[in-house]
Amino acid sequence: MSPQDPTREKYNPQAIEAKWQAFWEQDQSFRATETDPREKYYLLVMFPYPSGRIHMGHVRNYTIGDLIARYQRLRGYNVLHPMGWDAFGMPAENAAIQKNTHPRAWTYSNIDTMRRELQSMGLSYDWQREFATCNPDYAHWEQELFLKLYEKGLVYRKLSQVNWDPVDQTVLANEQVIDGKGWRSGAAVERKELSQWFLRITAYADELLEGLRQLEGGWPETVRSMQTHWIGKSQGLEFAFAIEGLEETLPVYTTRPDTLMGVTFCSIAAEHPLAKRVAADNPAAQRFIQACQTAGTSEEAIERLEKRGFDTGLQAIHPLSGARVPIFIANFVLMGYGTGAVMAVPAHDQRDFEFAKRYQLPIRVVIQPDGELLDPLQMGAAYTGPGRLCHSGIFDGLDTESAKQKIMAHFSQQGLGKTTVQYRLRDWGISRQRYWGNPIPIIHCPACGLVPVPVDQLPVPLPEDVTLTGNGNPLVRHPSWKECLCPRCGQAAQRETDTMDTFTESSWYFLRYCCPDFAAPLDPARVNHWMPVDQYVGGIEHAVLHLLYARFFHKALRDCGLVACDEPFTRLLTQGMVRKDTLRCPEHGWRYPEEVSQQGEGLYCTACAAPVTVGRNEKMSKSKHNVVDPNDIIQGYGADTARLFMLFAAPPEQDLEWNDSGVDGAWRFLNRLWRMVQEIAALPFQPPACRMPADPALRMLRCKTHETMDKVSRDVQRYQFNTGISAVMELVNAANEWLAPAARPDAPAELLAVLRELAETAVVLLNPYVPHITEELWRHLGHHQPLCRHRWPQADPEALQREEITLVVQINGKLRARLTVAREATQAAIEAAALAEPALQPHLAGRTIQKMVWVPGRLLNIVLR
RNA sequence: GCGAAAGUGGCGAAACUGGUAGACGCCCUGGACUUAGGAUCCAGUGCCUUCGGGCGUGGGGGUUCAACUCCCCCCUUUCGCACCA
Repeated sequence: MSPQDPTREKYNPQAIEAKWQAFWEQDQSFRATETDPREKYYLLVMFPYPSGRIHMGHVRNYTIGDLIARYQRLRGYNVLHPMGWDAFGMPAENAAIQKNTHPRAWTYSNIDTMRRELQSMGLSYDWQREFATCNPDYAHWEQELFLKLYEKGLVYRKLSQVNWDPVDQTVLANEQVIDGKGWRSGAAVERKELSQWFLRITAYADELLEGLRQLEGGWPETVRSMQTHWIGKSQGLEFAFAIEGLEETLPVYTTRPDTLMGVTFCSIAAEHPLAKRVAADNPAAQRFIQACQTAGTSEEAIERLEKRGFDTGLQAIHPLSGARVPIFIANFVLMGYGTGAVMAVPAHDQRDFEFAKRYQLPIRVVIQPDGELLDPLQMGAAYTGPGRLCHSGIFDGLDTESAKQKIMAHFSQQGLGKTTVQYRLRDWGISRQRYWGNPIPIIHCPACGLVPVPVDQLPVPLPEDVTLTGNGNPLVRHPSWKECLCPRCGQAAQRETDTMDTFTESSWYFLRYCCPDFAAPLDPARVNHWMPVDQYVGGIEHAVLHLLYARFFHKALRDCGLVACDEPFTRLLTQGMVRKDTLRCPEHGWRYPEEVSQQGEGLYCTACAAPVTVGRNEKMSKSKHNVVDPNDIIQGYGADTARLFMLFAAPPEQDLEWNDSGVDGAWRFLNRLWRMVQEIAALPFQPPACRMPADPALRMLRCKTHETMDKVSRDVQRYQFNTGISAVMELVNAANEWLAPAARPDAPAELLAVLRELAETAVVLLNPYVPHITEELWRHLGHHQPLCRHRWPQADPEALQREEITLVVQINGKLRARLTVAREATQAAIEAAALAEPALQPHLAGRTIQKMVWVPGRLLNIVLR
């Protein structure tokens, strides 16, 4: 190793990073324009909520996005890579109350901080397209879009049972209730009846489902399957039971019409109109219904919940047999699905089975599986599998599938019922009773009813002078804001005080990036230039929330003529979480690493000296005391080290385990790269090799250079960023032994040429990963054009040809020897060489060769008898 | 319960179409060079071994000349949904 040259610069990430960030900004290197003749590539990352500081999850998300954006730019695409802020939401209101400020001030101040933090990462955004969703003009155009959907009949208002979050004092959509708790507050959700605004996402249920098929290959299987289940399409029969002694009938929905003759009772939901009617003059029924409604909706509550029912005394009349069966109010029937009433077949439905057992109701087997005879008295559980029908009159002997078809056909022909499709998906409730959101632009007029605000009177602005108390909606309490005149009749009227769910803003922000300055919601020409998004990168937590809403909203806007494509996001990459070890003290709970001291093997709490246990690594969170502040890493090691570690430690879709010595490893590699390129740059100048050298060892080195181009290209293409880095590390390791010979005065020109080509290759290939250090080294190598405008290298096919290959000789599938042979060696020659190989002789002695399996370029397997 | 993904050294992970299991990095061990300041460089590093070799990709079977990879059964973990008729 040559001694350190004092004139040679040390790697100083802080200086380099500031310098190149300033250059890119001044050069407008990442500006994207529609007039650029190159093919477009739209790379989108999920915009952050401006909560205050960026966290490692953001760093990972945006590093991955930036790598792909920079790679595609080097490949010659006109890349749109925008960034903005998902800026409405409740934390701003809570913070405003606590800090006695205004949500707007708090939000914009956070945005300033976070923008600086993102800029310190060297992300290649087109910052001129930046916006926050709380900007008055974004809110304005969103209100206009809302009215367009209103005109299309995709918006409606209805009285409905809502999920009420008692902590956040607002309504939540079904998607926002997790385990019976508010997705944000974690408070147990209550049921409440309120007039609410809905977007008719169910009108697109089928298309949203169909579209998932189109996304096969581009979207992760998990996300597609989660959305499929969320939409929950099922096909079945809807028909009605007559009720003895009553005019009205009892409509039910079933996916198992084949079990129709096994019905022995009916069950209805507690909220069912018929239940209410029974309860009107029956206090016992009333008590039962109340008990049902107060039961929790949490997972454990449901699991523990016994099947319970209340006999209404009413009798339903079977449409085919005419048999009388009792009608129960049952605690497990959902009003929100199907008709809120079911036909009960205890022999073939587990819930009905449990219910029948409890209330000693008859069990009637009508499906017999092959090979065994079901006995209703012996059954321990319902039989839900396929089989042949019995006790079903004219349908006896049919298999389950054809019975379904026959029975549905029979019902249709006789006018008894119809084939219907049901979805689990509900319409999207967007009303929020909060201040820091976009007002719904509707006016309530006592004479005219609901009147949309005329487009020329938009926007409905949020009042700035509000008193936030955290209780109820400040817009309701504002002295004057809601008072207005009806645009239709001119009489005194009131504004809608609900604001829109913040998922509305994130449902079209990717369209607005295409034309952020347009004086209308969307400019179809520019939107259609960039859309669809070629690659979307974000967290899996939005699999059914944002990603379903946005797909719906996009399709609705398409039907308003504002965008042409059907699906907004062609490819989706969901990055894994960033995790870290947790430390726990029995006395003080979660501990930060600096609250723990090490003595020998043991870890002890600095507060109480109790032994601290190292828990398994979990998602970084403040509550678990296992967060690492990205700013500390960027200030200590530089953004390039942080980026390299994030990309190297795991493939993007997997969870990433934060590891301090792994960060050191990334730092060490960048230093090795720095020193190597410095040394090569200091050698007498030789243009980079473009021909094969005469020296065989140098031919191998040049081959390695070109193999690395190939490998990294393939790895980036298939989003295996970690192995791409490994490949460049190998190349740098391989170059090491040549640095000393190259520093000698008699070093051959072809060595200098090969090394220069190698250094340039390593630097270009790493540019999307670590953009600052590579720009700097590129300059050191004598280039005056910035690296971000260079072209991604392509391997020279001639250089890729290895002259000698090492192949493996196996005996009965076990590795016994390696042979190094010329690339063009024939099978016969290799077989002869293998049989002569000394290492093989003990294994071959005295045994006959049954056959030899020859895999060209790889191995020879000698199979002995 | 239903659906999806995953299980490989002390650790993070590689292995692309069935063809050298453990690339690359971390940790650790030895050595070189050293006063510089988060060092650097070289070598070793799956387990066992009588040094011939044997055993190894959650477990058990199978297909194949050859299995981390394909098939069957089972176990475990993570994520999502959850009385959806």
